[in-house]
Amino acid sequence: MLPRRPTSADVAARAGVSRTTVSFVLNGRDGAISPATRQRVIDAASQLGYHPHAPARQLAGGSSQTIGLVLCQSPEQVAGDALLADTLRGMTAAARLAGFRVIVEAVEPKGGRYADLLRSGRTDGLVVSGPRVDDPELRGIVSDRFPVVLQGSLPGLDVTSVDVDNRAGARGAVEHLISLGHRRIGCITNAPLAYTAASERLDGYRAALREANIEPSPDWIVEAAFDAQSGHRAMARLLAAGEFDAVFVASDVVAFGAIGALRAAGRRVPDDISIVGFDDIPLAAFLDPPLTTVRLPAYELGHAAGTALVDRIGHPGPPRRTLLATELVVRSSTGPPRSSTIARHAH
Amino acid sequence: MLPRRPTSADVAARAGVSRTTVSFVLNGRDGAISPATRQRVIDAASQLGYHPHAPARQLAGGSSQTIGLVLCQSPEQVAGDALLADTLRGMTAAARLAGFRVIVEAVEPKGGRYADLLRSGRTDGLVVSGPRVDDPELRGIVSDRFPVVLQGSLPGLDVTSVDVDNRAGARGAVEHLISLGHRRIGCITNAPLAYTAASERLDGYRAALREANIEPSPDWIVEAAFDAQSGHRAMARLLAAGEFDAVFVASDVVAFGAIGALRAAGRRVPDDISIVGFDDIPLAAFLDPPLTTVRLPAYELGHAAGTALVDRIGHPGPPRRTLLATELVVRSSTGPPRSSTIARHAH
DNA sequence: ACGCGTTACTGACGCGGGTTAGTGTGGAGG
DNA sequence: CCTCCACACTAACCCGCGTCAGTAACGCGT
Repeated sequence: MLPRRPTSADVAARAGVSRTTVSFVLNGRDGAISPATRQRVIDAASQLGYHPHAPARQLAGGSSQTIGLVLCQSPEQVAGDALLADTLRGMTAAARLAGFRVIVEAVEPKGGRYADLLRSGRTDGLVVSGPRVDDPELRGIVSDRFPVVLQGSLPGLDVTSVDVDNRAGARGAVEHLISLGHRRIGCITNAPLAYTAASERLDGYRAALREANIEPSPDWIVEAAFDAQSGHRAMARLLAAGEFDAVFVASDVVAFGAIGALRAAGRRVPDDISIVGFDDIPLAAFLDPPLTTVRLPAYELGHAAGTALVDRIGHPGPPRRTLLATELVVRSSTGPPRSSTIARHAH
Repeated sequence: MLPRRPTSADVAARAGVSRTTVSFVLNGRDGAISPATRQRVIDAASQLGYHPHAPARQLAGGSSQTIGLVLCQSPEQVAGDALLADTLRGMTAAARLAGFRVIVEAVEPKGGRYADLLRSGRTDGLVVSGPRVDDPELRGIVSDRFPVVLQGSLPGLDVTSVDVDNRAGARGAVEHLISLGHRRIGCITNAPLAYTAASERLDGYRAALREANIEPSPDWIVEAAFDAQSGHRAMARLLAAGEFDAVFVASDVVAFGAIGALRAAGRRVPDDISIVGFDDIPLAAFLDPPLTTVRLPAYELGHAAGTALVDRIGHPGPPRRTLLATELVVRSSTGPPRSSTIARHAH
């Protein structure tokens, strides 16, 4: 049998001091400890391979040095979320800076329980990603003043949140299409409109058209849902609804499917129709044609959420809302409309 | 100020019993508790909104009910890992079945520290994903008998591991090419060969060729590294090395880049050259052409790793090695070689 | 009336470490 | 020589909960 893990008492015995002294040395309260003693303690600890017992420390000290990431996403969403890995990386990096770890909890969008993470003291705070408006748990923990950061946004709930500026991003994408000369511009959403990100992006699309005095008919807008399959179907419906110069697809993954549908219908991108995506997933640049899209700073998003949460745990304060900027990445899936191409050739 | 969180003593007082009784009721040791008392305790707990303090429970009981997932991956790898989300989902699901949570720790491949998660008692076990052969931490925690499950495999280390059968999967993919009539079959690896998954897949490729009495020249094999960009470069090198009927690309993401290079060189897939990928990422079916690939059961992999670890925490035993089967998914990026097509036309 | 289980509960200790209120010692100042 | 204080350290309590070893009350057989 292995010797049981060493405790601070073992270190104390070995160094010939009290447990209190060990605690002082190892936690930097060295003010009153002589250098010689301090060194003895440090040596003893390292010889024994001493690691403080996190739960005991938490019990005594109160903080778990852990934050939770709650993913309120259905399986299809998670699988399709090409940026989750990056967001997670950003969040763990931010957490580590403050000495925190990250617990990940994937819950079903409805009825998933996660508040226990907080109430049981396993985590000091939570980043909640993509909750529904009617999330029952969220209101409870917010009104109990637990530190929570929303990744995404939820109208009508006054919580600290971090999100990307979906509206401005979408608007920029559509303005790009308009500036190329397109007028009949369709829109395929990234998700049902109950998801705020989806409705915000749609909003940006509408704003850009309005500004250009273009009135979109209702059948210019089709809802898709997360995966390429749904994008394929959505584009098929759009094609059935009429002719388009361009389509703004509010998700690269969905755009993959949409472009597949165009290919199947014999339309060429961008010669016959221009496509702008959203997210800039790693493969967007390698699609045929390379996809013009709106870059969503996934790592930064995770990092910002983690930082905001850790910050909030340290010094509670009023809710703050952070919006990260997106960036339009122009590749080859957008170009001038066919008519203007012809005009240019005729010229 | 909010009232502080209720403790089991508060519940005991409210129910008019001792703390011990509360503990017995709430932990199912009801054998000696009368139904009336038991109900009083349960009511009191729910009225107070009592949640046991996890760290205190762990300190008393010994188990953290938490497992760790350690990702030994560089940023590019993580970003490119389209299946990570699914694997993570599988692992958290497996953990939840046993009442465990999951802490995720992303560490740099070299020098990243994660053993502290175990030594500090924050987790009861670790799933280590993709460590290097020379990982310094791993040997330590293994020889200290901590419960560890390797996701992937590491020759020469006797640890419980869960992996996909890379060799058989690659072999099946190449056999598929051979059965179509291809002979000159190149290979682009998914990663440097220091990664066992990469060398195993290469092994499978070699085995299939050997069985068909094909001797690959060294310049049929080119190393890539995780992302599409590297696949693009690798394919360019392959094209410079000679003509090929087909190429086995040991990663779908890399294959995306490789196909891009073929397109740039004016070769058509599968008419001029067939391509088989590996992983079956969600977008593989939506590539142009839809990619024939080897399905890697990501969710199941995570689930198996989680289950194996939890199992091992419960009842330690000798290391076990689990290999999950892959499945060849034939789509449209593979077809008969040009010569045979011509032959068929001539016929 | 007494012993002897059961039944239904409780007292007290321990998990490992943070922390507060001390304790003893030596040296400087008066 | 005594006082006083900074110095270097320690005893003891606390965090919240699990759990073992009781204990009191009660019923039953003789």
